[in-house]
Amino acid sequence: MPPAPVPERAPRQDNRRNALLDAAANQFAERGFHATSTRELAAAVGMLPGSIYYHFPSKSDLLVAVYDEGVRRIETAVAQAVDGVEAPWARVEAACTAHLEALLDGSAYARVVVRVQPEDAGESDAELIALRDRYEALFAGLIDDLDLPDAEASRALRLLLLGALNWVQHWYRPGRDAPHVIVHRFMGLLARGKTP
Amino acid sequence: MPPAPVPERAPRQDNRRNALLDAAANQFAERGFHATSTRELAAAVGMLPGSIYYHFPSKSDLLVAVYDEGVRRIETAVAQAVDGVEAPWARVEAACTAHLEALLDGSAYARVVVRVQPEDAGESDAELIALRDRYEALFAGLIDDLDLPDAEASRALRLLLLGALNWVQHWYRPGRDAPHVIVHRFMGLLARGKTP
DNA sequence: TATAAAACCAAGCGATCGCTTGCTTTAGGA
DNA sequence: TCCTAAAGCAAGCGATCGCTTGGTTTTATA
Repeated sequence: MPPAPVPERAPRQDNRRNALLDAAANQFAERGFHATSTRELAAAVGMLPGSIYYHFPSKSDLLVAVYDEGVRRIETAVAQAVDGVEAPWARVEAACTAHLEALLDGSAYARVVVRVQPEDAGESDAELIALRDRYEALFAGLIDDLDLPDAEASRALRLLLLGALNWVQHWYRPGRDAPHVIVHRFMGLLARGKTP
Repeated sequence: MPPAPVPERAPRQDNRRNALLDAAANQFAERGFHATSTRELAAAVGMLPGSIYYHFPSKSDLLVAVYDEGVRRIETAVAQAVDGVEAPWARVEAACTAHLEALLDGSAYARVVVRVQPEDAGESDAELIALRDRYEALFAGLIDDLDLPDAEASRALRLLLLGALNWVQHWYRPGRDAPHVIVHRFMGLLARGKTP
């Protein structure tokens, strides 16, 4: 997917593509895709509605771009958090904390990945699913290193953790427990390494 | 909340309010609230768009009615599943299975409760939140009976389980594992009753 | 400084949205 | 059987939707 109208020389300094992307990430994260209009997006960056289509061919493509950046940021945050940590369970806990911080304190981009359903992108839904799968594969690698009894247990733990973490946005209140506290409580509920 | 136009005598036999409610549950569950138009809803029950407003004052009120029925069905399913089961952990597992079956195999009403965000209902969002809280209180009671070390652990387990269960709809494939298998795997990952 | 592309404006297109109004058909209680 | 209310039709309102088109301004490069 090339940057919209295939610039044949360097983009200008006053290019507001990123500002537009930021506004879209915020609106999509807070109000959802369908509830956000292109006129609202344009107004948020001080632009006329039609000007959006210089940067993106459609509203759906704008969502894909936000989604892509969101996955990229979560991946980076998790990779950084895990780097240097040795013990497998500690690595998973660090990854969970980074994942949750990206969703809650982090940018709106990450929230879009969790909130917006891929089918909202219309015919581009496969792209969003592929992006999400790519990230989950990274997460699955960390869990495989735990050496659980079998592959089914690894898969179940991945789905349990990611599900619980992604759902936090529905009940999280900023004043209360910090992400790392929440994650630590969750990890404390798990049976680590026992074969029952 | 009285049945829309306050009928002063019994409703007629050919009343299609329920058919309309069913159609709304299906569309809201599969495509989301904003992506569903009143014309589509009317077409699904062989009715003209304007006729919807004889039964419901607004599209949002239609969502509230579906949501209310959804919560009611999940509550009933969980209460039935738990009835007769004695052991606290077995009761929680039975409740989780009933919850998941209601979301996956069950009616579309239950799926709406998990999929649609309360804020989509506009000014009626508080009603949806109250309904969701009412159900979670029922679930919390089952977890309190586990006699976990402290209240924080109980709360964490409730949020962990409900989050993981509600997220299942994003990766569930009907041919694969049945709900009770998924729940059993999740429960197998937990440290039951240990104080670490 | 001339020029070509980048970036955006101005205006509006056709389609669809939730919803209203006025009228007609139908069923149930007396 | 008659009458009233329930239920729905027919038609369209104003608003908003995503998006297009043609022209204008601005910046970087040569």
